[in-house]
Amino acid sequence: MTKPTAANRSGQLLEAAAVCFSREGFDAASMRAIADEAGMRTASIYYHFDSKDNLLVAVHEEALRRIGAATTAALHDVEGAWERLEAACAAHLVILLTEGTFVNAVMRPVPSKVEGRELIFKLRDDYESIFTDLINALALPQGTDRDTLRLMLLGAMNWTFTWWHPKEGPAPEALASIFVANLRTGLDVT
Amino acid sequence: MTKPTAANRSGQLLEAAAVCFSREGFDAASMRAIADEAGMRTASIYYHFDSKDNLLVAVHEEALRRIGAATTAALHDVEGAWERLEAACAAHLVILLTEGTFVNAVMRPVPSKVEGRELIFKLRDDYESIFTDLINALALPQGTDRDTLRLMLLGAMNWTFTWWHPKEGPAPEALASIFVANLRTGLDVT
DNA sequence: GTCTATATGCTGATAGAC
DNA sequence: GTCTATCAGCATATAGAC
Repeated sequence: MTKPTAANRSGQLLEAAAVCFSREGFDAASMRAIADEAGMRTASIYYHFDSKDNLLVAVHEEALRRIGAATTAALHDVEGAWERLEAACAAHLVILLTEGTFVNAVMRPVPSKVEGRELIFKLRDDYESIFTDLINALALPQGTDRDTLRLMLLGAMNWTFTWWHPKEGPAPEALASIFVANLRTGLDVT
Repeated sequence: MTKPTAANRSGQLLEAAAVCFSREGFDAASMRAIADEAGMRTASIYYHFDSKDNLLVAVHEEALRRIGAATTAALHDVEGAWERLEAACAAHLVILLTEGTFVNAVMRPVPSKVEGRELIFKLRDDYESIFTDLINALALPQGTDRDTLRLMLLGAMNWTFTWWHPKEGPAPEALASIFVANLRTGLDVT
């Protein structure tokens, strides 16, 4: 028997916020809708979180903690610099596309007026440093712009949620494989 | 002397809406703010457009018309399938990143509740068919997934507005060159 | 075509009982 | 910790004068 605790309910609330943010976007998601989703009243939210902006920051913290842990775990025991990059991409896409709501709420433009924007960007940068390291480990042609390569790959991945559907096209792992293979091997046959 | 006409003012209004949508996002941009930006009163907007949703659709129509024209024009006289792809990418990124407001307002997740979502997606698809054609013209290794390639490249490009800054990193044209070269040549030197 | 004035409803947030 | 009740403000949109 798990008795409901304050931490418990905060977690449920966070989950509810993630659902609403990912479904409607931050601005369109109302505190009422979040409260409904969590099965409580609007006012009760403010016992757990100071403001809506605060809630968005908390969702980012949790989402980036989760995806960071998943991506790091996926690297365990994988050898070869390109294979490790692919494994990280697969983990990133799996969690973004199929364990949807949480990470999904976060991989989109940050509303321009929220308090805590800076912190949100810092959290993202910290997560993305995993990819910086993986790309630094690659042997690349002299003069390759590794920063642009990272941003290109992350961009391709983060945009997938606008077009990917579970029923058609490649699964997340296959997508990662294709993205990395395209970059690794090159496509010009002329 | 150009006398203000209805069409004139509708255009100004559209421009104002694009500015506000790209600055704050659709949901956070108020009709008041748009009216301010256009130098008129809120109620006057409704003479030109039926609703806020309608205004978003109109902004998409104009933005995709512009970027479609720019990208097509950029292909004039360019030869070589890869060179043509790069030229289109350069045009796409130039207009997205430096002629900002209009296209910028459009290259982001579509709010889930707007009337006219279907039309917006159709407008996007029509524009992206330029890239479908360019990629179909490439000689690629057998078995290459051309759809995923297109979506990968467009994703990498469309995500740039979240990180690109005019003062640091590659210019839009250089970015296009790097993106396409990475895919064309491949990066594995082992 | 643009204005003033206003309708109606929803927003994030607070006060205070339990 | 969660509730009921409520605030003040802003949202989109409309009516009708000019």
